[in-house]
Amino acid sequence: MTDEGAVLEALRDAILAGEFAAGQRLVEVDLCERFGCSRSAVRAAIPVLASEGLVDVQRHRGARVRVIPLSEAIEITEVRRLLEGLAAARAAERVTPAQAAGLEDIVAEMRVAVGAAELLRYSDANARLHARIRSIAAHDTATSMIERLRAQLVRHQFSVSLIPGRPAVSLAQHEQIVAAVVAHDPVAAEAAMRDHITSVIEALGSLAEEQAGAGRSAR
Amino acid sequence: MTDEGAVLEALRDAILAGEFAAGQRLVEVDLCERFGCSRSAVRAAIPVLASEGLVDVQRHRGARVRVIPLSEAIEITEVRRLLEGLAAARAAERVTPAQAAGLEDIVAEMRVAVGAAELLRYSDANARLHARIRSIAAHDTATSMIERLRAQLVRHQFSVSLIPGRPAVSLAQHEQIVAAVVAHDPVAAEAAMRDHITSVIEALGSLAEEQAGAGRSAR
DNA sequence: GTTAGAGAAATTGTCGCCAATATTGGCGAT
DNA sequence: ATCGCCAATATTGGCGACAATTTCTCTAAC
Repeated sequence: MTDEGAVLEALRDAILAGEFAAGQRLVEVDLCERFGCSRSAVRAAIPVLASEGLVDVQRHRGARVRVIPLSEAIEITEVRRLLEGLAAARAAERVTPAQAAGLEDIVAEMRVAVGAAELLRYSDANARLHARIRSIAAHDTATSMIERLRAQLVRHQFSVSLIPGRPAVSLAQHEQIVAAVVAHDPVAAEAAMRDHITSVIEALGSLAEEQAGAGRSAR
Repeated sequence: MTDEGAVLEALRDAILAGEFAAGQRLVEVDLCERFGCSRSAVRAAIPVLASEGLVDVQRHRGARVRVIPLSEAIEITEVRRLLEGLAAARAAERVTPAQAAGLEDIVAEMRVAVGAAELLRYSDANARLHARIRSIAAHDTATSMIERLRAQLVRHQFSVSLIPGRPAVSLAQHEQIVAAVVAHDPVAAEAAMRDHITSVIEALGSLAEEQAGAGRSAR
């Protein structure tokens, strides 16, 4: 790992995997040791992660992993609703029979995961389904923005999927999305995707209330 | 200009101002001379501009200013249509009387500019109007993405505004947008903004055809 | 005349050094 | 005992030098 690109990816993956505490300070020499590279590499990587919104840098104070407040997570998801809606519509226009079968396979796997209460597997299938839809849509601009936004809220996404009863609701929504895409109905696909992400926003909102309540009771 | 942030901004501004030819190679030492700084600064700035989509870097080959094909400009504008629609809707919900007056002032200036056929002034007022709407919407996530997208196609925007008759059409659309925002009608504001940007997309499409035709006749 | 190859030049990638700044710990005064 | 100030330390910012790679150029062979 002597080249810059590899360090960038490794550091990004580490942040996304939650290997740093929220708001933890990223000391350059520590990262050098961790990734077995010299400071140049991490110093090249950090500004990029900053421009991706993953870390926060202050002059002469170094970088910290950026902690995204729930209010911002909601904003991000509002934007994501539009972009993923666009992707769903375009996917419905362009989907081939083989791709349609692939989507239905993933939905089938989601059903199994929900039935067996395998949260991790469901969450993985969920990510794969959305990624597949993006790939079918073949809208590079929307795709790259969606991926950037998703990266910013990996932590929040996880806590949403922990809400009791959430996977069942989410499963039904995904079934609708895929049905519309497979039926080549862009309008319905966009609407279904927006409904889905709207419910994610509502879930985030309920987390916000809960959090505020906990804050009050803790005082 | 010895610090990194200043170099980043200067280089970005230079690219946005069109001071480099399309696809021109950005040699590090040249930029050092130009900005009176050492290589460290430009080497820190370039990866950031790359992640903003303004330059293209290849390992051991340096950076070039990225030239955005019309097809991608259309994709970008499709995304921008969604995001600016969101901004318009939120602006309609939040606008204060003072802000409304400010919007109408800008529209009045646009009318004058169109009447006097002052293209540059119109284009400037146009940018200010959109910026003002974003600021009223107060949606940081959408705003930063819109600004990033707009930066990527400054060149194309210019060529759209050069289409004969375009300013008059555009003016009417902006009047509708502002009317809806001032009337606190988010649905109408979003629709008006989308109509406006849809017509920009169509204008880009006609440029694409023209370009294809020119390409054929040149052969 | 064209093309393949070797060498030279130019450019980028990496590293270690020193300076500038922020943070921490200790000391003394109130 | 607490607060404010000052030195000590840790960390980042910037610079130059050297190594690795690409690109250009000139030569020679076909």
